[in-house]
Amino acid sequence: MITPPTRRKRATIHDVAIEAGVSRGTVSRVVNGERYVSLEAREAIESAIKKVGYVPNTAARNLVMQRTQAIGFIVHEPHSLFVDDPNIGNILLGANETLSEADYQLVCLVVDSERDTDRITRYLSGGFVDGVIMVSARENDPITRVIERLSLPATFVGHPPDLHELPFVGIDNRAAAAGITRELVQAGRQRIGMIAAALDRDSGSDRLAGFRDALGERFDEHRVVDVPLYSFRDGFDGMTELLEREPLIDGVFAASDAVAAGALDALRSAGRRVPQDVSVVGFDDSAWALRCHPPLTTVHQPAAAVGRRAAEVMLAQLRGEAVEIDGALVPTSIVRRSSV
Amino acid sequence: MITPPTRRKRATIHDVAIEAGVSRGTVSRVVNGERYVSLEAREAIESAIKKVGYVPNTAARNLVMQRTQAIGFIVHEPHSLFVDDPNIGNILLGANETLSEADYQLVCLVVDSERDTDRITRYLSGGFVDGVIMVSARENDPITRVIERLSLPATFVGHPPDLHELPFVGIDNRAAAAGITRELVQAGRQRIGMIAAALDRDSGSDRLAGFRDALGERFDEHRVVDVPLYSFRDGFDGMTELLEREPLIDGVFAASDAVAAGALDALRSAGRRVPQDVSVVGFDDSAWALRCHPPLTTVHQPAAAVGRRAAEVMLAQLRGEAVEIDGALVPTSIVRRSSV
DNA sequence: TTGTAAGCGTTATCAT
DNA sequence: ATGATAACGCTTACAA
Repeated sequence: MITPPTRRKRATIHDVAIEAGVSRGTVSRVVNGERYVSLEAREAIESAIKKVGYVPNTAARNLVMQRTQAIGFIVHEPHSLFVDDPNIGNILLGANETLSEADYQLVCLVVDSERDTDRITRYLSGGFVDGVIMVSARENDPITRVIERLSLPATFVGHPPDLHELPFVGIDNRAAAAGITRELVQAGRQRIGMIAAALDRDSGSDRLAGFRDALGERFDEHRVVDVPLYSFRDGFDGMTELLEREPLIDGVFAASDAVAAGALDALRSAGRRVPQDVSVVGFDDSAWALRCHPPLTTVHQPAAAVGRRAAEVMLAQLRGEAVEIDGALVPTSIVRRSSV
Repeated sequence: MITPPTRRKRATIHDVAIEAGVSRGTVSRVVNGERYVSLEAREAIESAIKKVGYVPNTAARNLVMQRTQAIGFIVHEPHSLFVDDPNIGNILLGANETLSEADYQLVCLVVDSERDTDRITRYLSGGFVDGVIMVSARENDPITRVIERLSLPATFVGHPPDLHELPFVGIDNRAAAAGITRELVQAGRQRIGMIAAALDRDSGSDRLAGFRDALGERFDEHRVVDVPLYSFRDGFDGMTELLEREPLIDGVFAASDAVAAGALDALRSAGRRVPQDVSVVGFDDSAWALRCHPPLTTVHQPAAAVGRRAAEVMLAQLRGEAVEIDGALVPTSIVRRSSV
């Protein structure tokens, strides 16, 4: 049992000034490392600071400076995805890296309920952050509206369709999907299907579009099943359905590695061998890809690089530079393993 | 290309007051929903607020109120773990849920480099948050010191050895480890080993202690290998070494599911069958557990509940209530699947 | 019920 | 080089 934390009153610049026998202005100058302070004063102040245990109050500083040196990183995802999707973590880490170098604090805000939306709105309005990086906004997202209303500097990862004038970064899902689909074609597969997922977001619909692009004439709507989430479970279910619709299927593009992993399980249950009977490819090159049997041929998505890029675009805006709305598509690559 | 975001000057209470023809005090009362405002004034103010697009400036409010309604959630982990470990995400979600109900904003801060440590220190000192929930502090963690120095209300998840008077929540790793080890014993395994991980943190060393407890006389130091991280890779390597040391091993307790998954792979490579030749158990009941072949018998760790509990302890402190230092061990359970 | 005014802890512009 | 002093936008006694 511990007693309620005694929150000792914090020392202010005023206290330091008195202790050191100078004015508050001089203390402020020392604290902010400005020139034009006598060695004498500086030393007196520094020891005073130590003595009274002074730490600057950022709320006050923010108030007068009108900035916070903090950037919000908003994750608007259903539970399962935040936990499952390694990309988000890597984007976060990448963004943090770049922001950190520029001496900005990244604060990650997760939106998980109706309540959260309201609170985040207040948080953003309240001037806690100088800008936001928004991951996986949905179409018609209330938070997007707030950002617009506040004209808060923002960078989106991915581009929901109703993102009019706001800059975004991301990968070219469509081209990458076409590329990975061609792996199936080049392997000589004849009846190629797709487990499409998350069609309500750009990444999902773009991947489907890319699949279609690659197949051209040979595209067959009957061979694509769509599932709500990029999840293992949905992959399993999707594959099961695909198998029902087209038992002779011999190639499948799963919209993500997690989906592919589920598909692999379903295929195994149905007695199909991979890659002998059917080839499967994924998307993301996440931890799933290596863990599967056989390991997946997939699209490598440089999540950390995307995060860094998002941070750079953010910083550019903060510096008042003009930025390309979509000048930041990060290139992907294909990694070939044994599932084709 | 978009032009630099024109940050239009934000309306203040003052503007609203003028627009509505009342004093700032009255506006403030309306904004904070206090009583004793005439209907007339209230209506005038509300429409004025709408008209000028007023949103309160939280920095100013914080300054005068000396609180922020925000709680920091500090993740101090090496890269790989943050991305790999589903527990952290679930703890975060659980904490957010409880905090959200109490109208607190959870802000997640990731510490990933030396620089970050300094910046977080400033951030915490700066009064951006009213308290912190600290996940996976290390022994002798500089951030722990800062928290102590500021006497900032805090709750730790897990308890690094040098956490003297600060409250923590968590699971009873030692008892749980003993329990899961007994599954191996009860299955009649004779040569039981352990892949211990992360011995520099309490969870790691407690799990080892529990293993030892369960085995008693039969504990054999030779059969435990220790690896640095709770990772798939380390699990693979650890199992490989264990096999070298003790080829006839027939039961292994892996310190986490990720480690167990790696171990399973190594076992497969070595031509051992699970569970016929060797039983393996994990810890966490994470997504790994189900994904393994065979699925893992493991300790179910209620991560979201831990997060909620941490948040409750935090809120209690904020209310000035006395809290038990370790009054919050969340119970675990064993989930039996087919790896034993 | 409403207005007035004194802070909250900084930074920044002046003189000096 | 340093000290006053005026903001910054808000809450909150206290008066009216």
